[in-house]
This record gives sequence, C-alpha cells and structure tokens, in this order.
Amino acid sequence: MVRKPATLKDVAALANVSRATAARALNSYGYVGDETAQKVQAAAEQLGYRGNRLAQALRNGQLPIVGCILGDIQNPFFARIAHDIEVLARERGHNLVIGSSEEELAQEISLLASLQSLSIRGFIVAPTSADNNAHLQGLIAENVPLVLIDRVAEGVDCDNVLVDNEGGARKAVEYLIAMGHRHIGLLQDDMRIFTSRERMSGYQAALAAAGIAPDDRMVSVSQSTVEHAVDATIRLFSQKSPPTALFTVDSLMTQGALLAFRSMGISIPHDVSLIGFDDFNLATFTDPQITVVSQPVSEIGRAAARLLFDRLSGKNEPPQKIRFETKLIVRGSVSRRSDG
Amino acid sequence: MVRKPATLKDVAALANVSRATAARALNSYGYVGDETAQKVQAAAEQLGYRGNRLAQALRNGQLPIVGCILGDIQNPFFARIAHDIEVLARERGHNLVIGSSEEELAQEISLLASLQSLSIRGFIVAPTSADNNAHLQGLIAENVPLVLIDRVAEGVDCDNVLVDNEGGARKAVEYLIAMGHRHIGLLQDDMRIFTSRERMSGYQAALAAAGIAPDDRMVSVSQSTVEHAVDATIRLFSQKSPPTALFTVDSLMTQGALLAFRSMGISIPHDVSLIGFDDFNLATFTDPQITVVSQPVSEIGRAAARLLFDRLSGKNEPPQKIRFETKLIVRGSVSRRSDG
DNA sequence: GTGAAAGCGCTAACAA
DNA sequence: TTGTTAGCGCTTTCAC
Repeated sequence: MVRKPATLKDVAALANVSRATAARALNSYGYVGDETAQKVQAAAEQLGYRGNRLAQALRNGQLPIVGCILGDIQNPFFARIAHDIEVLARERGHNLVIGSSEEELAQEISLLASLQSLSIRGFIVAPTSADNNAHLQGLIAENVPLVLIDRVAEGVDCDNVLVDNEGGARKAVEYLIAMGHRHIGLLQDDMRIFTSRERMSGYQAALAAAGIAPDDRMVSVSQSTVEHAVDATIRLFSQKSPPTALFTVDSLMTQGALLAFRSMGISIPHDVSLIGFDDFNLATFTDPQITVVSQPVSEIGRAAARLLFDRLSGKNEPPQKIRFETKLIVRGSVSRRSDG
Repeated sequence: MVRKPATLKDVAALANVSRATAARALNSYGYVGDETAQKVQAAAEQLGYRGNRLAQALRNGQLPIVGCILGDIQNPFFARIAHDIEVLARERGHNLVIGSSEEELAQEISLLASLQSLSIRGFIVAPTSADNNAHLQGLIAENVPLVLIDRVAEGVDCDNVLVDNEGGARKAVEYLIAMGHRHIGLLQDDMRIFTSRERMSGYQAALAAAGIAPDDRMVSVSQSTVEHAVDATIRLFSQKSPPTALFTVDSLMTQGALLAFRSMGISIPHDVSLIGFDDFNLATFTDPQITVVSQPVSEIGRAAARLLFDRLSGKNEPPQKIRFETKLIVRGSVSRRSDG
C-alpha cells in the first residue's frame, strides 16, 4: 500500500475549514479562533500532515538549505568543517547539500549551477581557483549570500574565512632555518589553489629574509592526495643533493612524505627534518611525532556558518574577512643541523 | 544591482512563443519546429536561463536529491561512503543532502522528517538504532526508496549493504586465541548500534568456541569517539588482572586505545596485543603497525548508491541484501603468549 | 507544430 | 475571525 503524504487541502477538508485558515492555524500567524485552531491541529495530527517544503519554497522563493562546495569531504580538514556547518545549519532549521569539487574548476561550476537552480538560500565554497571565478561573481550579482572558506577568489567581494597561510608557512620555514637548515624542500599543491600560493609565499619570504637563494630543485608540485605526494617526495629526494628539510603544504602531503621517507629508508629527523601545514590525527602517533603548523579547524566552519546565517537574516554590512592565526606546534620531527 | 534569474516565461516572451513551446524546445520533447527551437535556444542563452528545479520538482513530485543520514561525516569510514555516494549521485544529475545523526535516534528522526518534507527522491541511512525504527517503516509505507547501510533495522524490509561483522570479529578473536591469549578485552560501542552488536557476537562466539568463559570485566563500552575510547581503555586496563589482548570495534576506538596505551606506558605488542575492526590510515604509520579487520569501504557507498538508483529508475524487485566479506590484515600488533 | 489552460502545494493580500 | 483568490515556475494534456 502506498500512502501519499497528506496535503494542506486534506487537513482543511477534514477540519472543515478553508486552506487559508488551516495554514494560519498550523503556522500560527494571523487570527485564528481557538476552537478552529484545535480542530485543525487535530486533523493535521490525524493525517500525519507535514508541510511540503518544496511548495513553500516555490512560494517564497527560497529553500531552507545551504550549499557547501568543498575540495573533498574525505580530507579530514573539510570533513570537520562540513560537520560544523551542518550542526549550525540544523540549529537554524536548514539542511546541508554538499558537493565535492575535487579541485576541478569545471566541476565546481556545474555543481554550483545545479544548486543555484534549486533556489538554495546561500553557499559556503572553498573555491578551486584563485582567479577564474565568473561563476562566483554571478552569485553575488544575483545577491545570493556566499561565504568563501579557506581560500579567496580574486574579484569576488564577499565574506570569507581564512587562516594566516603565509605567516604559518613562514614560521615553519624560519624555524627550520633557525635549526641550521639551508636546503629546505617545499612539497606543494597545485598553484591554482589559493592556500598553496600563500604558503609558498611564506616559504619564499622566509628564505629571502635569511638570504637563502631560491632553488627550483627544492620544490616539488603534487596534487593533494597521499599517493601523488609519495611520488613527488621520492622525486625530490632522489636528486644528487636533496633537501635536508621538507615543508609540506597540507596534511595529505605530509602523510605522503612520511610514507615516501619510509619506503626510501630515510629516517626522521636524523636524515631529514619535516614540518607539515595542518595538524592531523596521525601526527602524534608516529615516532617521532611530527612538528606542524596548526590551524583552528574547529573555528573555521562555525565562523563561516555564522557569517552566512547573519546574511540570511538580513544583515547588510560590508563583507567581513576573518583570518585566523596559525600556530607552530613543535614536536620531534626537526633536528638541528650544523653543516646546512 | 540584483538580477533575478530568468524564468521560462521570460524566455518565451523573448522568443515570441508560448511557454509550452519554450519548454518543449528546451527539454527537447514533443514536436517543435526547427526554427522555433533555434529561437528559443538563443533566447535562453541570452538570458542565462536555467530551469527552476524547485518548480519542476513541485510539478512532478520529486526533487532530484538523495538524502544521506550517517553517524558522523568526520568518521573516515562515513566520509568515504558519503563521497562515493555523492560521485554516483552527480553522475545521475542528483545532489546529495547530508545529515549527521550523531548516533542520536531523535536526531535521526527529525532529520529524516525534515528531508522527507523536501520530496527528496530517496534515502541512504545508517540507522542509529537496531530496533526503534517506526520512522524508517514510515518511509517504506510511503514507498520512498531507502537503502540501509552498515547496519540493519529490525522490521524494515529494504535494500541494504553490510559487511560480515560477526565473521570479521570472530576471525580477529580466533587469531588472538590462536596466539595464546585467553584474557581478551573488548572495547565496544553503544549496544543499540547494530554493528556493535554483531561484532560483539563474533567476539563471544570465538571465545565460546575455544571454551573460554565470558567475563564482564573484559568488556568496556564507550561512545565512538577517540576521547571516550581513551577513558574506556584506561578503565579496562586499570584492573588488577587486565586483558592481555584487546579487540576494538571501530577505528576511532582503536585510536583511542592506542593513545590510552601510550599514556599508561603500555607497549604494543609486548604488554598487550591489539586488533581493531576497520582499517585506517594511521594503522600503518605506527610502530608496530596495527593488525586490523578490514572492510571494503570503497565498495559500500557505491553499492548502496547503485541500489538506490536502481529503485529510482523503477526497478521493483524484492529487497536486496549485500553483505561484503571482511579480511584480517595481520601486521605487527599481536604477540604470541604462552602463559595465557 | 503550437498555444491555452490546469494544477503541483502552499502563502498572503484582500474581502467579507 | 475566516474564506476567496491569485500566483510562485514549471509541465503536460488537449484542442486547434
């Protein structure tokens, strides 16, 4: 037996009132007689009535859903953020639609288009590309609330939540330099990605400040997956004069580097020192524990959601830019070096 | 400047045809003159028309979205599944709404209700409770496609995708017994959760088969978070005669146990042997590496999504039950014991 | 081949 | 206090 969900009309009929009255009673607005209200409530109960949010949304133009487009939910960094956003959304009676761009601009664009045609109320996006973003500008032109997260997009003026990538990277590399390293490798992500750029700047700035000439052979680019990072690390450390220290731009890369070092028989921190950007569960389980630049992951999603809901409730201030500090957490993966 | 999205009416007007014709041209069905079709296409292009999926859904009763209610996306097991479902959904032109039940029945129920009122096309759920599930039965009564994942719910007859929890747990514990252990601890999750029950059965069956009497002091119950697992492990191993081996029912618990052992100065596998259910990234980074029962995580989400989309495309067979095998992956966290 | 019109379920302005 | 009605944007019979 297939039971169709009851509609407002059914409720109204059972309660012997008009649809308008039924609606008023159920949403408690406008004037409704006490007795009538009771009758309607009873009828609704009896029929197991739940409003059709689709119809409501069509009527008032907005579906109480927020869309969230991230690189990949499998990355614990994004998983945490998605979770926090969902919690806050739920508190406000919204649901969460989630999409992975998988760091493909085309996918981000089509995902966004498909969500836009859902009349979703607002978006939280970690944009794949720092410069190519007509689709985001379009959102803003249509006045759809948008919060950028983890990254910014050029020419897209809206709320965003970032961390101090450059400063964090710089702290890490300065620390390596202070420990006597001068051949410092960088394992970085695709340069289209904003965070990757910023972290590289920090790396370069630290080198420059110490008077160390940049050296392309010290830099390896990889996609942000453990597997790719393994390969990139192997490439970097198969050279005749490899780095004595490595800075990795995210936790997946750090894991890849760890794996690569193990397979190459390179020991940390004896043979090479390592600092990763973004703390991760594994970092304290290894021996030695890994020194990292940590970011306040638990703040990011919540801050973004708060910003978004402020907009949704009509706040009309100029875009806010929140930038969280990062922290160097010194553990055991860096050793002092005298020969450089 | 706020630009409102163009509607079909706008397109029709610009192309000088009726809305019906415009719709036909854009969705390419029915008869449309070539020339007319061109005109409409051009107009749509010019206005940047994208259909309103909300209105379409209201019209034909279903929104091309699938809902997914899992324990917690932060658990890598669920993150992986969610990701795979999203990929498959996207291939079929659907989006994914995600909700975390956080293993709270009440939350699962309210989440489900709120998604149901969205006229979502189907659901994939990892039910929190094995017995309390009127809400899921309601779904079936209304003929909404539902696939249960990781767990079953009593009296809910629908497609489901599971792994052989009991067999996996049994293999693990049998292995410990074969290695000479007789005091085998169990660190388990809330008993309302189906997988927890099954894994405990496997544990008990293995003990029984070896003629080892069950002992309540060997069992500790915790919530599935690293923090809770740490406490539970400490409790278990603070007894006067603690277990010589531990079996943990999921990867978060395994991590908790690892942390607890470290803080207590208990070394693996020398002082205690460990096997965890569910493989996890950290397992091969520790020293020694952790022996685990692995499940084919990458299959589960895909299988569930496939089942769901089969239903959505009208397949009307009796519910399918897929149960994947588990595999004991022997690494280094178990040692041989002669004294028992 | 194309248009007119009904209606999905709901809300809100207006009347009564 | 309640009912009537229009209409959100779309699809789809039915008539021409």
